[in-house]
Amino acid sequence: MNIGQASRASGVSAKMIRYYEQIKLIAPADRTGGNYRSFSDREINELRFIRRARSLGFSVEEIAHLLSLWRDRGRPSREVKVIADGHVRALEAKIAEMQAMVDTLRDLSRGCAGDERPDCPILADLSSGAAPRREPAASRGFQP
Amino acid sequence: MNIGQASRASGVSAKMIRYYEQIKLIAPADRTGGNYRSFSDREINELRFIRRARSLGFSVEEIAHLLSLWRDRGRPSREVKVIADGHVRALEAKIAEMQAMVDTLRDLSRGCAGDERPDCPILADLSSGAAPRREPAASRGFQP
DNA sequence: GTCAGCCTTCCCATCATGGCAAGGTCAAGG
DNA sequence: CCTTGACCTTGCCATGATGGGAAGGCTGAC
Repeated sequence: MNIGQASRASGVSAKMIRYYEQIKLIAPADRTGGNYRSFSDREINELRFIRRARSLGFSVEEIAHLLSLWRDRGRPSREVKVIADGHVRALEAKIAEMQAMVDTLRDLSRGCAGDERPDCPILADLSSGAAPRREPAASRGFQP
Repeated sequence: MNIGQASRASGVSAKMIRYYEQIKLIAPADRTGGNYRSFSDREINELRFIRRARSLGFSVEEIAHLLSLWRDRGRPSREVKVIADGHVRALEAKIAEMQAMVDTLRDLSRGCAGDERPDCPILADLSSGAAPRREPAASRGFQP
């Protein structure tokens, strides 16, 4: 299977397959005489694993760890669970942060007439210098 | 006020102030004889506005729009509301996406003994090629 | 043999942010 | 007047995962 077929079979873009190889998340694929990458079923399965893990929000770094556990027949399931639970906590923290933004914004928007007049509690809040406190690092800025 | 004082007064790092100037989110600051940037109270207020908007998750692009509305005394509040509501919808979409991940992961983790034995529904799910369907672009991958 | 459709590598961009380095400026104190 | 330390300047690099595109090589079908 060349990279295009592997991409279709795994749902991972060819671009990302090359990237995963480059960052050593997967082993360098075999090459054909024409220098084309060649993928076995085993590698397709790894790509599918990666794809599924990415769709659950795991970082590439976490996936590297998960892959190594997956390959280790003697792994303790504890280690897998630790990674998953840690990720769940991280997700929940982000969710809470975003939910707080939503709550604030809905509040402000509720008070905004949304017509031709210029008065607007949203702009009022932004210009009020609200919450100029030193916030815990995790709540500064935003990664969409 | 030089950039350090402006940073402390606004809560925006000096680095980011320079960046915002570079990408033209704010006008180039005046310079002193020694080529130091010099900020007026008006500019400090803009920086505070930006900081607050960032803390609510608005992108720099959205903030550029919000700033222009803020400066426009004749703005229709409708335009502000459109931006805020659009952002709320985007946040809610991300939240829903992440919540789905959390739900799946909690489910899988619940079934994982988390002990020395290798059996693990989390790995089983990942290797199952679960959900290899062509998903709507928004749900592929993840931006933490 | 030709041509379309693959593949290869390499470079660039995203978005907001931090870090580091080399060098210029300024103010206080000796 | 000179030193010193704290500040400022610009510039480059890195992040994380992904897409886009260019220039050129390979393959398979006609």
